[in-house]
Amino acid sequence: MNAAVPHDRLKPRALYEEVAELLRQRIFKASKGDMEPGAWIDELKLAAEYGISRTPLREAIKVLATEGLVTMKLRRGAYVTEVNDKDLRDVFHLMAVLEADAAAAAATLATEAQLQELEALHQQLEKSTKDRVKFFTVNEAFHHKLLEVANNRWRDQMVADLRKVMKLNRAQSLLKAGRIEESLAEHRAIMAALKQRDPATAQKAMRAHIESGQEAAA
Amino acid sequence: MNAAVPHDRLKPRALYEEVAELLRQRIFKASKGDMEPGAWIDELKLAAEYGISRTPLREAIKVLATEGLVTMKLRRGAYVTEVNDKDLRDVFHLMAVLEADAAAAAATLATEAQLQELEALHQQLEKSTKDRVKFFTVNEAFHHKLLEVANNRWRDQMVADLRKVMKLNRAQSLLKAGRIEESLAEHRAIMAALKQRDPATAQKAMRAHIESGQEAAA
DNA sequence: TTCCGTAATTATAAATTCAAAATTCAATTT
DNA sequence: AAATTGAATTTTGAATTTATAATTACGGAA
Repeated sequence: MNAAVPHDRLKPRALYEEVAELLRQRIFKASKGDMEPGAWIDELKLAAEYGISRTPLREAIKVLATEGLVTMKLRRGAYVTEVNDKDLRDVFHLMAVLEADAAAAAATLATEAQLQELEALHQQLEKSTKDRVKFFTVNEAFHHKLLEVANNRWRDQMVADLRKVMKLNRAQSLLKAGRIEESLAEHRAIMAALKQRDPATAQKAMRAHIESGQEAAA
Repeated sequence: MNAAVPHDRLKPRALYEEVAELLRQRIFKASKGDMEPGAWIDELKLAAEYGISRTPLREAIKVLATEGLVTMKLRRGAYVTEVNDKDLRDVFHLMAVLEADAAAAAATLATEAQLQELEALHQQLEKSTKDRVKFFTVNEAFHHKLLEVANNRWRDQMVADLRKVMKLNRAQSLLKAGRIEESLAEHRAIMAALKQRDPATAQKAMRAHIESGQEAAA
């Protein structure tokens, strides 16, 4: 196990951030007996596995803790956060509220150039109905762009954190039968409201979009 | 340098959490040249000052970083986050959105007993117009109770984080001339909507309340 | 046999030590 | 005199070591 290879020669990020990212991914696709929700996080084992000391590992764990991905018990160590159904509904709800708010903001704030960028992404989406993976990627890009246009870094941070928690539960929607067509129709409504610079409608459309995604995931 | 007083003998919380709290308070009431926005955080100096090692201090700093109170630069250390006017507006906006959403939720979710608790707090508020400090305290209790009734721990966490950032800027409203009367009137509207179990109205009223507080702070 | 207490083991939390990187200051060269 | 390079100092980041707390297991007594 020569995982003690010094990773990258040129590392722009601090080690504890790299480790935090590794742990996130590991938590997201947790397999049986390893990092599944509720599981205890073995610091020694992980440190050995990654070939690092416990210090950056613990720093990474604390970051995940404030993100809500792991829960720390005093003198008992860290555990992967368990997300029950109510939690998931709550998180989805907040996501809907925040993204809807972002849509409303974008409707008023977007420059013509930005509107065209969004339109371009939307067109890509329209052409990606055959390729689920592509659709998923472009969809993410669209939502990301919308947040960027809405221009509120604090909201961005919150949405990012919520997304991380949602990923804990692998109930990814969008990969269901008729969901892509449905999602596309909702996106059309959002895009239309944006182009008409109608904040209230954009907000409602986005809220409906997210909530409909929630149902698909359930 | 014998400020190295051993803190408390019985400490229920981890040291890094205690330190995080100390740092927060210190950041909030930063005096000239010490922990003011943009200031660099001297790990060695602080560790010596608190009589602890750098390890728990750095862990505390990382917690504050994910809360948004400090910003970390790779190999440059940590700096107290600078909150400019736009940031403050953005944070206030999110606060309004989240608390308004909580009010809407509370309007439907509140049990009769909880409504009475809220009403009791509101009555206390009505009687505290003479005492600014008391008014402030009861006001906080009311908002806290409302969030509790709205019953979404993720939203609670977000609001708490936003509050921390807002405190970075000492533009505390509520301590202005006619603001107390105004605030009280807004609270009446919120309370009325809650009692009528009218989510939409409660939401609008709360949103107006927070935004009006923002104006007072500006 | 069961319950309580103590000791041993195991794991976390903190401190200390070590290494690497960045900044600053000075010296030399153009 | 100014600019660039290099060395020294300062500070962050990581590893290792030490201490403390909690849990479990074992033994004795009721």
